[in-house]
Formats: sequence, C-alpha cells, structure tokens
Amino acid sequence: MKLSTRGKYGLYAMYYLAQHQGEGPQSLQSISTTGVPKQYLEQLLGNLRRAGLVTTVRGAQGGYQISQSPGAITLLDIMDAMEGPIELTECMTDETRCDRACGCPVRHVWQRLTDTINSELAQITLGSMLAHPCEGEALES
Amino acid sequence: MKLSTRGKYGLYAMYYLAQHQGEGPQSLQSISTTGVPKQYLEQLLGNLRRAGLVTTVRGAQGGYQISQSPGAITLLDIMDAMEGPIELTECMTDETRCDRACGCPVRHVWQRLTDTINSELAQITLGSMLAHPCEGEALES
DNA sequence: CGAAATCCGATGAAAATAGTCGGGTATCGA
DNA sequence: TCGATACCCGACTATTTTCATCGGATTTCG
Repeated sequence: MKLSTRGKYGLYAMYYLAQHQGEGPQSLQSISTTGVPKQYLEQLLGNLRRAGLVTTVRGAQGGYQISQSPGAITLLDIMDAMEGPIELTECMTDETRCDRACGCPVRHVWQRLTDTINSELAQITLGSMLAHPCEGEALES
Repeated sequence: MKLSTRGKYGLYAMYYLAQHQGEGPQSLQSISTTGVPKQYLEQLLGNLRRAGLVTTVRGAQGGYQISQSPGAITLLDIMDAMEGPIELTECMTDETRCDRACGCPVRHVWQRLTDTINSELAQITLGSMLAHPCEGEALES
C-alpha cells in the first residue's frame, strides 16, 4: 500500500501555505520546493483549489492561499482532494460488483480498515502540524 | 488510496483455505472463485507460499493448505506477502531520499499513519473472521 | 500595453498492475 | 510404467495509473 506523490506534494504545498498564512498570495514559484516540478505542482494546486482548500489570485502578484484556518483543514481533506476518497475495494462503493452480501466477512474487514484510516486522517490538522514543528524521535523530553 | 486486486484475491484465497483447514490440500480449481483468473491466482498463491503462509502438495490430489492455525495468521501477514510492506513515502525507509531531518512534521505524520494501519491489520486474524461469518450492519443483536 | 502569474486541455513517458502463455516438475493411481 | 492431475516458474503482453511536459489562453497589476 503506497501513497502517490500527489498526496505527498499536496501536503507539502498545503503545509507551506499554512506557514505563510496571512502573508498574501504565494506564487507557484515560491511554493515549489526542490525536486517538485513546478508545472506538475500547478496541476495539483488546481485540485486543491477545486476542492475548496485553497483560493487563488490570478494575474501579476497573484498566487495561492489557504482558504481556512490551518486548524480547520485536516489531512483527510487534503488526501481526498489529491487522491480521491479511500476506496480499498470496489465492493465498498459499487454494490453491484460484489456478489457476496452481508455474509462476506472480507467486506467487513475492508470497511473497518477504511474507517480506521479515515478517522486517523481526520484527526490530523495542518494546525496541529504547525504546533509541533520538530517532534521527532530524538526529542523525547 | 486503493488496494490492488492482489491483496483482495489473496485474502479471499486465505479465507477459503482457513474455512477448509484440515480437509487436505485444496486445489487451485476449488480455491478460484468466479471472476478470479486461475492462472493469475496461481501466481498469488506462490507469493503466499514463499511468505510461509501456505504449504503446498504437488502432484495429483495436491493443492494448498494454510500453514498455521487461522488465529495465528493476521491480515498484516497476508498484505505484506501480497503487496509488500506499507510504505507511504520513500522517506520512511530510504533515509537518503529525504533532505528534511527530524524537523519535518510531514514525515512524522506519515509515520503515525503507517503505525495505525499496521496496528489495525495486525489485530485482524483469519480466526476472528471465521468466528463472525455474518457480522453485517443488519445483524446487531 | 506588457510582464507576471494562474488556468487548462492535450499529449507523452514511465511504472505498476493485471493477466496470459508455454513448458517444467512432482505425485498419485491404475 | 504410464498417464492424468496439479503445482511451479519465468517470460511475455496488455491495460491502467502515475508522473509529468508542453503550448497556449486568460486574468491582473503597474
């Protein structure tokens, strides 16, 4: 189970915008960190905008801003915008694809796992990430 | 975030083998349910065998059996065998790929999510799935 | 008007996934 | 011994997804 680079880049971008909240529109140029192609990032920011997570200002001196306070934006919001909703198997969303009904214990397991992941993602906000800028393994008080 | 069919088919196969534990080797033919190509499933069972989750008997009347009691086999075992370990980003396993050190709060978030998923997968065993054959939403006692 | 910057669809390259094929090998039973 | 059964295995193909790249259109500031 892997995450695509979309999710990763998307979070990096959102984190950057959260750090620079209130400083006016941030240009694509400034958001793009080393190793992330600017034109690709542009696409991804389009997804974030269409999902309502960022607002944009077009034209010269334009750029991107987060649309809400960092505390209100969860990792679930970002992942849904970048990778679509978590859908471990089709039988979760498309009923017709599963000939096993309620009797399918496998289905139950996928559902449980999906719920767990979504719940975890929903608990992490950009605000909480900003609050703990260096919470690494080396820093246990 | 999606699961590949490998993981899905693999779990179906393991569940079937758990149901028929002690009944002798189960042929590929009997394991294969509708919609799962037999030759593809054969490959997948090879992964499960190499991971030590199933044992095989070659030749006529041969087939596949689970190698341990269903209670001892977790979903994590099966997923690791079928899809490899969970690796949301490369920076979790390949240190050189991440220029951000402990100061990277994004990294911390991926780690937390990985731990959560692994922990959940490790708690679900084939045995527990067998014990609740029809635990659907419609059947709250 | 011209530069700065986002917007957008189309296209291409690379990788992962899903599935197929053909032959090899081991075992059972007659 | 022979043939049928059934797993083993590497190579190949097709499809899909991912990861970009490109070129131009549009908007806005100064």
